Amino acid sequence: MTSEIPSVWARPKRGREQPALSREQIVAEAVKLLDSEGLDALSMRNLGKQLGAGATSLYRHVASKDELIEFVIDEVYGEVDAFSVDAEWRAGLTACAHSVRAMVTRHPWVAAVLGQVGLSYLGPNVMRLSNHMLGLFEKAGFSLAEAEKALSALLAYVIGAGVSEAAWLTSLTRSGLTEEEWNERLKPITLAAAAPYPRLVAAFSAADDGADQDAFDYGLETMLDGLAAKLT
Amino acid sequence: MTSEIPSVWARPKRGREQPALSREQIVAEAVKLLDSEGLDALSMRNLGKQLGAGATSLYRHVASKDELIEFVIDEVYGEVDAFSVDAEWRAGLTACAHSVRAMVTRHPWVAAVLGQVGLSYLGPNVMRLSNHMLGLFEKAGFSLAEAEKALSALLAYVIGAGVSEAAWLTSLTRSGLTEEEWNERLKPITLAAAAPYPRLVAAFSAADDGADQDAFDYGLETMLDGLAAKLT
DNA sequence: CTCAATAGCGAACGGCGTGCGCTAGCATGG
DNA sequence: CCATGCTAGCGCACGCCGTTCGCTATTGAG
Repeated sequence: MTSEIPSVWARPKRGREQPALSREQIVAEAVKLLDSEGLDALSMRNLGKQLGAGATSLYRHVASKDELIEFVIDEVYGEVDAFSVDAEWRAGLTACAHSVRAMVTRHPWVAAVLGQVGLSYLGPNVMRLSNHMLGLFEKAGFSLAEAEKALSALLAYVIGAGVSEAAWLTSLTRSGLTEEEWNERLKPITLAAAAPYPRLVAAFSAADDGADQDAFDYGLETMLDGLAAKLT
Repeated sequence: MTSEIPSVWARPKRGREQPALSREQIVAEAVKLLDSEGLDALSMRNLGKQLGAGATSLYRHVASKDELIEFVIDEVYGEVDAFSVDAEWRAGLTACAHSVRAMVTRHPWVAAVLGQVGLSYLGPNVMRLSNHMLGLFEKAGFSLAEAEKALSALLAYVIGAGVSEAAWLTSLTRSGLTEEEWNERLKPITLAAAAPYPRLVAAFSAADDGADQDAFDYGLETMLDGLAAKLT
């Protein structure tokens, strides 16, 4: 017999009041942790602490950390919302690309993790997105087979751009500096590294900072131009 | 006085015969280890063992594991050789893209690591490659500023394609299965995941395996088409 | 009321990156 | 010739990590 205050509210909460821990909760908290403290901070112990639970309790809901990461990836893909129904194909795909890029910018760790996990494309949210984009390509006039290749090409560009940008963002965050300070400090290093190549020195000297959005759009439009040209 | 056999050959070899460990050696061995056993197997202890040295000895030549990885990345970029001098711009860039892709295929761990390390573009080998490609864009008629954007776009595509392909390759290797077995086993899973979307089911059913090279070239040509169109 | 099932937990294992202080051998200056 | 200082390499230890295992407490079902 427990000699405790006989109130429902004083009764120890755990047990199976309701399961107290669920996969959804764990995944959501993992995303929060990743966003606020970065990839290194995601450990089972840390995540458990954040949830007020022991580290090993998580294994009742998730087979391994790798699996957790697969869930986490699909979770953030779920944030991609570019499904306005009757957009013209090019506008629709542009919206998707922008939405994915925005997601990666919000969650820079995604880029680091995409290279580590295989088969990330099996998650339901990724499936939904693929289906939508594939439909847009078909609407444009591509055969299903070619639409697949076109989709791969477009996603490869978006992901590649995301990786580059996210690597930069992560470095910046880890340094704790402002963007200006960072650029200030990086410039001499970059120029020194580029020194043997006059063309690179010129390019880096002229670089205007913060043109990321422009650069992304430049490549995106280029890829879409190339795809549009195939429709003759 | 050491009471040992008085021969040079019996004398203990270490000390400063020659430094016995060098950054070049360490980096080269790290690449070998990564290639043969994958990213997880790269630990300082493991690498030390491979070199017949203690783990902590490596820190005389490399500041940290992160720094080692930066060196390793530049090392494999050094394998990219697509510098035939007087190629027409498009042929030259195609060669570069293929060479980078081949490198990533040889070293699939690169894709996983590119997202983790910031500023990988500062290494001398990367600089050399950037300079060469930038020159090709200028030769095509792009201004330096636009050549930079074009280069970013092209590299984003190549890297993105590399990440996707490498994630797949890594999964395959880790599973220890042959490509056929793997596809055999994956197909039902993929189809189940795609079930809600008839279009995806159709696409995955028709998928012909091993069309990776084709898919890469499709996207590459598309991007180059888009770039060529900008030259009026 | 009993009982199998299940959520959560604490301890423990083997491995990780790396800081610290030690040793052994070298080059140098007296 | 020796003394000295420098440096490459190493063993140890610390605090993490992912994960396994066996335990407890609680549950809903019969």
